[in-house]
Amino acid sequence: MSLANPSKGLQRAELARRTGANLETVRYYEKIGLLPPPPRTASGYRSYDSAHERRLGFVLRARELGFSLEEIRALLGLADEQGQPCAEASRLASTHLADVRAKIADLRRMERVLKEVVAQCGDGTRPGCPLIEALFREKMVK
Amino acid sequence: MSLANPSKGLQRAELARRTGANLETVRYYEKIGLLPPPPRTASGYRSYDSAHERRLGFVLRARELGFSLEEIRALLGLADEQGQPCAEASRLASTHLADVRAKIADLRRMERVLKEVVAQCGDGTRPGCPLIEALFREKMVK
DNA sequence: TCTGCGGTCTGTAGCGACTACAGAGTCAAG
DNA sequence: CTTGACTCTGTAGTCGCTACAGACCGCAGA
Repeated sequence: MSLANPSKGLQRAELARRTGANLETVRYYEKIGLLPPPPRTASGYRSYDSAHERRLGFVLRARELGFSLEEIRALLGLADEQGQPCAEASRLASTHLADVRAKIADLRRMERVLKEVVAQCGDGTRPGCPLIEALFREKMVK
Repeated sequence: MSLANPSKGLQRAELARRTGANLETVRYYEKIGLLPPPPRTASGYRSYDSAHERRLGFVLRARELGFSLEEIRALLGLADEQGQPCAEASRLASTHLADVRAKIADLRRMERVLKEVVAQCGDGTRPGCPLIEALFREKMVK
């Protein structure tokens, strides 16, 4: 088992372990161009350094905020630029924030209706199942 | 254009139009067994009746509540049963409600962090971009 | 030195829930 | 009889992974 070797670069599993990424995800991100292809050992093993670790960390943290991989690609592009990328980054984040809020609103509508039907099923005083009958009958949301 | 013909059954496009489903989705739901295969005309066209319309409506309304197709399949199974499916339906809905609430909680965490970084980018008093630097630096959520 | 076990490599298929297309057939109006 | 809109089938593409299969590689123990 070759563990952390600071002078010789990290193997894929070690990079995954350090960042918390799934092993296969590392390769996937390279394939779609989110991570640069690392140098290889003589026998073809990938050899990562701390710059890769930093970049992969960036991707994973952006993902935690719900950014799509295309948005993350754009953010990485901004991070690589000189100049003042803040306006564009802020625009990206604002758009994404609006998406997140829209999703929350959708889910809240679902939550409200589900809570109602569960409550109606709970009391069990009706003949049929209120949930099933409501699904046959009504538009549920909005 | 063959429109609504109550005696002869609905074509696929008319069923889609009435229920609001996408044309291809109708065929997809049949393929995966959510809708029963309708009878065909001599030339092979699907011919739907009001029972199909009712069932497709059920599926679409359940989908609006965020149920997965497997959950919807289970709900349809319960709807087809005799007996008292309400306990099981209520269990399904409660589980799904918990999922929805968990998603809302995730999204709210994202919303909170995004709001913060957008605000920091907005004032523009820092040298680098606060969003990009935060993504390189910190665990964003939780 | 041999053997075995774990790592790594590649390409590919599968997930869920559609959506879109190509290429062929059908039907009705003008 | 032609034209255009509909339908049919099967298949591929979407997103973001995840999980194989089958082949190498590298190191420790016997």
